[in-house]
Amino acid sequence: MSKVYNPKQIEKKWQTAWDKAGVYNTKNTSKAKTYYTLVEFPFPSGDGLHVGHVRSYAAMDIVSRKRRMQGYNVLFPIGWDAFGLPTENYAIKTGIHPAVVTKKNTNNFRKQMRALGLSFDWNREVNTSDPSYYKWTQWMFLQFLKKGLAYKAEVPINWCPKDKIGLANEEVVGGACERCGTPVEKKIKNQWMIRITAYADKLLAGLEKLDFLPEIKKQQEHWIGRAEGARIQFPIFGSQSVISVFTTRPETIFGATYLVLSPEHELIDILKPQIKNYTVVNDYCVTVVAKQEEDRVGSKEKTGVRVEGVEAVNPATGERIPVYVADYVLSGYGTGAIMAVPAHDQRDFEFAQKYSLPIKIVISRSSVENSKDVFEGNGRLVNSGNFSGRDCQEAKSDIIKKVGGRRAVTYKLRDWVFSRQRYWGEPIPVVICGSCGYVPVPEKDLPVVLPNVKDFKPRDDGQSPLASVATWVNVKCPNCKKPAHRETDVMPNWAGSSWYFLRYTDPCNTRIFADKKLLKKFMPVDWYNGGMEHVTLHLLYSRFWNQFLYDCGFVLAAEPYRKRTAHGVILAGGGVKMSKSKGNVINPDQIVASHGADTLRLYEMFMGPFDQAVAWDFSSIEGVSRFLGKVWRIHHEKVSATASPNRQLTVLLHKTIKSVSDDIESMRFNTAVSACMIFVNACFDQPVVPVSLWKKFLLILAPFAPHITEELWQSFSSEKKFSSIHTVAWPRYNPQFLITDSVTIPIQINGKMRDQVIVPVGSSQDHVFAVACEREKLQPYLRNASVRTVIFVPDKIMNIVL
RNA sequence: GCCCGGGUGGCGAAAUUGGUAGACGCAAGGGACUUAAAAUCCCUCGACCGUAACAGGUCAUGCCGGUUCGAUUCCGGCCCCGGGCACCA
Repeated sequence: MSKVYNPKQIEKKWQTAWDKAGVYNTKNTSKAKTYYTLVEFPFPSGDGLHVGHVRSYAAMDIVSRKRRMQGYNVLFPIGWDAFGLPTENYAIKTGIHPAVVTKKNTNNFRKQMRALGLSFDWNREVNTSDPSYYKWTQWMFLQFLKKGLAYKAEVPINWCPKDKIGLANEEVVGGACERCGTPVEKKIKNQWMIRITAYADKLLAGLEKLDFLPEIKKQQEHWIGRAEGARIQFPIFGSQSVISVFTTRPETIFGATYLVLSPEHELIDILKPQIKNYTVVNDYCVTVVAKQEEDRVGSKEKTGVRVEGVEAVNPATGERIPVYVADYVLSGYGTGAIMAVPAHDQRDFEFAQKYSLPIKIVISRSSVENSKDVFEGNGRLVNSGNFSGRDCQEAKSDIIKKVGGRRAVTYKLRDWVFSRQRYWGEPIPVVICGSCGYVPVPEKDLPVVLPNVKDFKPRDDGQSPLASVATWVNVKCPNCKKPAHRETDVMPNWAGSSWYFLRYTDPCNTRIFADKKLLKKFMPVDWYNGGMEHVTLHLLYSRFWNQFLYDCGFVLAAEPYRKRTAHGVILAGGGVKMSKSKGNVINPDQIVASHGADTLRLYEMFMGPFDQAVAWDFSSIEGVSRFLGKVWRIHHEKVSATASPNRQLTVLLHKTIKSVSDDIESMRFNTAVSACMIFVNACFDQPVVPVSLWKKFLLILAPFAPHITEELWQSFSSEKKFSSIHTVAWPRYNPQFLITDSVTIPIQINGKMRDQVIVPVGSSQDHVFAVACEREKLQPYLRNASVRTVIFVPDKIMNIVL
């Protein structure tokens, strides 16, 4: 055995040995308690694995390894979120088929992950672009269709003119395409939609019981955006039509001095004959609607025009009030129309000032504030007819009743645009028939396999390249057998990732997406870690998808994830984002080659708090590398079977076992590593280290540094049959060793630490005080002074107040 | 603008229900070993005052104030950085 730690000589060897022995394989039939640890499966990009992946994967690998050692039957799977635009764009550029690129990239990712010693069960690998997988994604789409949750609608979509693709709201960042940065345009398209809004309440309510980080819950709540208020109808004077508004402040209706319609509002066309300045209004609407998304966000100055010839009646006051169209009212939220209460809403106030509209105060301020501010708070009603004098919150219900409104709830969450006019995705399994309309592909005919094409470029008419594959497109209607054609839209890449955690439980099943027995055994996921960037999209979609399958009776748990945590991003040196264009991306392969996988893993755990952003620092890697070198040396130079037990070291070991055990559970990996370092430093100072202590230490280090600990562990074994350290029981600490018989108590004088005394554990205040009074160091303070009080916390601290 | 995080030595950071601020690691400086270097080992390492050297003292956890015997920790107000949402009625 080498005297010097050389990871290259050991890491490959043990990776192969673990594989051969199936150390990390999950057992479907085991009677042991199960534990399901999940990491977000990667999109297999050509760039390979990123050090950011390693942070999350290594952390959950540590948790998984600890659970295995604790006796659990652990499911820790991995796969590939393989559909998606980057691969398709690469295909367009190079002409290489996305499936070929995907194959190459997944091979690379797999190799990289194995080199890191991640304990995935490779028998359960899934790939969303594999027909045997997406068969079930398509099947689930048909279930949505069956339940009326998938539907087709003419919707204004966010259109990226460069990628020639419709984007979901979630894929638009600051008015630009999330992928290429091109400003998006609005385009009306016939799209498949999924009615996620039907689950808004369930998604919100379900959060309560889940062990998600508070900030994750907050973000989801915010995204769902539930708002309680009322719908109130304002009759149009001299017309049958009404304008329905949604408001969260119905109690301010006496102050509603005008109404505003969004530029897309349907009433503008309906009321056309009545509108005196229709051309002006219409022109305004057309310009605003055509304007790009980016112009509609931000605190831009509000614009609008009055709809002349149309007046609404305020149902509370009976007064006639003007109607405007304005760009500050959104068509997609509430009813697309508002009652404007300029005295008590900042936006309405700004608009009213600009267009000289009346501002009527209906809530009196409780305190004297700057009168220039719009008062958006609560208080006593004024100028509100019979309601004047009452508390606005208390009167709310009565006011809604009086004006004939009804309580209503509105969400910010929108339905999910599920169509993509692209190639590299799951074909939507629908046939369009001239006589039968949209006909689902019969389940027995699934999967609808993505045909092989040569030209991946989206067509200029905005259709998917699939539309050009005549032999694939033209089919008989499954219903009436007349000539028909296939839907050529494909699904967004959020589809396959919305249920992958279910497939892992039973990845090879051809009868159903997963057997119920296995779902029952493994689901829900016990601990899911991933990036904060997926908290509103993937995490919400997959919760919805699972809840839907639950309502259909296909899965047994409504919520897919019991616990969700998130890791901080890894930045390049200097705290800037890693990006290819800046050339500051760190490839894990290079660290594995120079320092070994164990060092890389340990470094990423040690570099800072797990949930916070941290900057890469090459020189700090040396620290953990040296630490492992010390472990190696102690093992070979100091560990001895004949060394007598050392009380001090034993106590420290048990302390270390406790802190490492606890720290893993709360993801304080950085302090776990530092606890290991403290123990190793202590061993290093000893002439000999008893083997019994050392073995226990190797066990707690094993999840962090699986290769070196395996190598050292095997040196104790004389058996021929390989028995991995990673299958040995997790050591327990003995609380007896954590109790010491004496304790150091800091003595403070007036709150400042002046001295320390060593006393037996449990010493009384009197005893500690007596000892303190003897101390020479304290004499200058205690002499010529009278003690006012003594604060004493047993075994902790004494503060003498003079 | 709103909602989350965060701000501690030269740097990454510890401090688990208010109780010794800076564990652990990096960098730096000094020394040992070496023909030399690397590697390794030992020592020093918040700032300032002080001392021949010890000792000792003062100030320090973004800023201002409060509660407390005692505050990095709790409360109020502000500044800065990161993330999310953004005219959501």
